[in-house]
Amino acid sequence: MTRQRAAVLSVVSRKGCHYTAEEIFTEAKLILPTISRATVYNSLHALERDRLIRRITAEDSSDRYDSSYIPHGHLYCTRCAKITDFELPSFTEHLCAVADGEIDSYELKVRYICKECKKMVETPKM
Amino acid sequence: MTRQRAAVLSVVSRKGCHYTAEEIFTEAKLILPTISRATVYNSLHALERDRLIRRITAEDSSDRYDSSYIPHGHLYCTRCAKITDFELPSFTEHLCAVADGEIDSYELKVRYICKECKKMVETPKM
DNA sequence: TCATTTTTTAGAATCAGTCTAAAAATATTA
DNA sequence: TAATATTTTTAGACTGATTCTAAAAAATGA
Repeated sequence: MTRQRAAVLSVVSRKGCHYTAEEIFTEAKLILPTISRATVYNSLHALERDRLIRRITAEDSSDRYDSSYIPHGHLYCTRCAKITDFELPSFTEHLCAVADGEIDSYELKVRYICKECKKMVETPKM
Repeated sequence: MTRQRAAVLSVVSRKGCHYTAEEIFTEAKLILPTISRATVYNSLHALERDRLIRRITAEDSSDRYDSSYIPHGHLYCTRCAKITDFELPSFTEHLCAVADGEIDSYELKVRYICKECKKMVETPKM
């Protein structure tokens, strides 16, 4: 665990955040001004390999990172792009039976329209 | 629904396949030799917008497409990269409560090592 | 038909992510 | 500690998936 990796981990670990690699790079530079983009990518891969963070994919272009590798769900608002974590009922056993193999981890992706966006879309006068 | 979109849809609809855009382009050219890459991307976006196909993201670089928009699970083997569909127990109601918003669709991504790969990895003599 | 709109095409452009090779840091061994 | 080996970092070039652009073609509709 180098200083660079620690910096990257500290950024990703911020509560409730799901940053892109570019955002992590920007934030990490505030901690270690000389850190390079390649090191951010290297660190993200190493941290993911070591199960300290998890890569997730939103519907847009770039990958994002989550501070927890523990299986959980993500709500993706299709209007404002906000990502929210939520706890999953544990169905590891059920999945093991379905998968007929060794489960590493899982994630439930839910596309939805969040409460705020739904409110905005509602047009009571029409 | 143009000829091009129909061709793209027919390729994506092949049973059990989870093609990349490039693979879809290759296959679509066998049906309509003059079809262009941009049209394949346009068509994929239009078909996804109209809920006829679903975009999924494996762990590797490029997006893939699934012939069904109906919520279901995907098993991603981390060794051989094979993707397998599986049915999900319906928890739409539970999700609606959790999400506090309007659910569009959902997908359960499971990272695992499939039976065949696990067999290969096992080294009984050690 | 004529005008309007949508779609397609080919190729250029973009952008996220990877690769490279040299420099720096770290670990190892004598 | 000095010498050596290994790992990591850095900057920038490179790659490859996807998007953009502008002109041509096709579809729509008055």
